[in-house]
Amino acid sequence: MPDEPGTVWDRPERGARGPAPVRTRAQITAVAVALADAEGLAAVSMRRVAAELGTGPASLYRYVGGRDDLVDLMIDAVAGEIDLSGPLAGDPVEDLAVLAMHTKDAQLRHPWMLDVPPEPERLGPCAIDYLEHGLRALEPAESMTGQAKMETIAVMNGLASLFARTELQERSSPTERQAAYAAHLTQVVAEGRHPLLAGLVARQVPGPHEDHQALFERLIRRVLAGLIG
Amino acid sequence: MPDEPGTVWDRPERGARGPAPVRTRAQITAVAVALADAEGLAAVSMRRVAAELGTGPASLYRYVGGRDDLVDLMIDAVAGEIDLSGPLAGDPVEDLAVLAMHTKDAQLRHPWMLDVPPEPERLGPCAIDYLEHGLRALEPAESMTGQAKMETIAVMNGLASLFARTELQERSSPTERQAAYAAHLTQVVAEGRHPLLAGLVARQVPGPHEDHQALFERLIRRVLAGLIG
DNA sequence: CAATACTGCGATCGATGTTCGCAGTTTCTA
DNA sequence: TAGAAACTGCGAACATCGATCGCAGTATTG
Repeated sequence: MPDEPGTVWDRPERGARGPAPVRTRAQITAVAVALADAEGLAAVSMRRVAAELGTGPASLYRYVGGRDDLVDLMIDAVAGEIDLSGPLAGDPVEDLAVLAMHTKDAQLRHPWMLDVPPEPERLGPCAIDYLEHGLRALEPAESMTGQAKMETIAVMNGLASLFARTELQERSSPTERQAAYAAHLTQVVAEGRHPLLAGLVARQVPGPHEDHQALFERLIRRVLAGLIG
Repeated sequence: MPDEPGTVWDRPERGARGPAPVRTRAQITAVAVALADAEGLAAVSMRRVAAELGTGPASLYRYVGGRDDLVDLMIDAVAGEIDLSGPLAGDPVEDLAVLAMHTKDAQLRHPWMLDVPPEPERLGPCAIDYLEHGLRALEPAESMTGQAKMETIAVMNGLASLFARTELQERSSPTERQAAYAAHLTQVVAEGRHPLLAGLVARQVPGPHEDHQALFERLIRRVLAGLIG
């Protein structure tokens, strides 16, 4: 693929002249997603993906403008996993809450999503459908401006990411780095300044925490109710 | 600096035996922050920072365990810029709203902060003070659990980042990539599916947008009010 | 049957984070 | 006071990354 065109989505999947490409974008995307699921986003290097496909790194550039494009494909693949077919109840808060939970679930399924730098506007086709769906859910809220609606959806997404992150972090055993920081925190707190923090650090371990699902549901409804109407 | 110890903050600034270090961590941090302010976080490479200090890359590793540690130092330097000296009003919503605005301002001053991968728990001394301050603001809310308080602060931070991002994005001219995606969006929307999105894209340009400050204030108060008490 | 436009890919470039090892310097110990 | 020990500065080098170039081979066009 040469240079000029803008996004991956503008580039044609194959040229009209030469031999048929051996691979598909969908194929490459699937491999990349699987790799990221298994070993994290950092493992998705051109070389690694190419090796997984049994070819050299340079070949991938026939399908994709670069690593960023590949990540865009991956993101939209995950966006496509989110089910938008369910009927809307007609209550913006309720409908957006459901959408938020689906979003969070997708991110739990693909933890590397949280490592994607959140530059906005990388909207592939599925992400566009997603956005439209969110706006449809917000249609009953006639008093809101378009900007307010977009911000509401953005906040909803941000909350989904936030909770996905804490849920994942708690689920997995901490990194060496995280452990070191935890140790450092307890040590600093032991010095006596930061009494409030001390109270929390002490009570950190016990209790299996409130059920995540329920907690997230309640919180997102509260926030959305505060933003809508 | 050898390997074993945990965080940067645990490592002593200098050893007790050899010659006095030529440079300071604070010095290095300042250079790195200035560089990131001017050219973005990606410009903060070991080589670049070293060059800015007039030395070789390897020298930096006497002061810092690696690039991650350097970023940790940078983050905490910014956290230290946030003014926590103002007296608390006693109203959690009000006090956290003020804190949120200070946080957002700091991120506007250092846009690269939004490019730092948001792994949690990288709390340097200033960040710890910040957290304690937030908890102090939440002290009147006696009905909240510790976990709920932490989540409230996390949400507050997330919103600050969210709005800082949109504000910065709007302020700066779009990247080539962003422009390409914007063009692609209008093109997709022109196909007719996505009527709601079409309505928004059409009205995108006009209007200098509502004053950011006011909008953010109102929104964060709403959200916080929904979460507290 | 050319001419054309494409595909696959080995070789390679420049940049990155990081490590090694050595020479020089300061402090501690006996 | 002498020597060992611990540290600092840093040139050289390694592994890995994204990306480009150019050539050989292949399908389509006219």
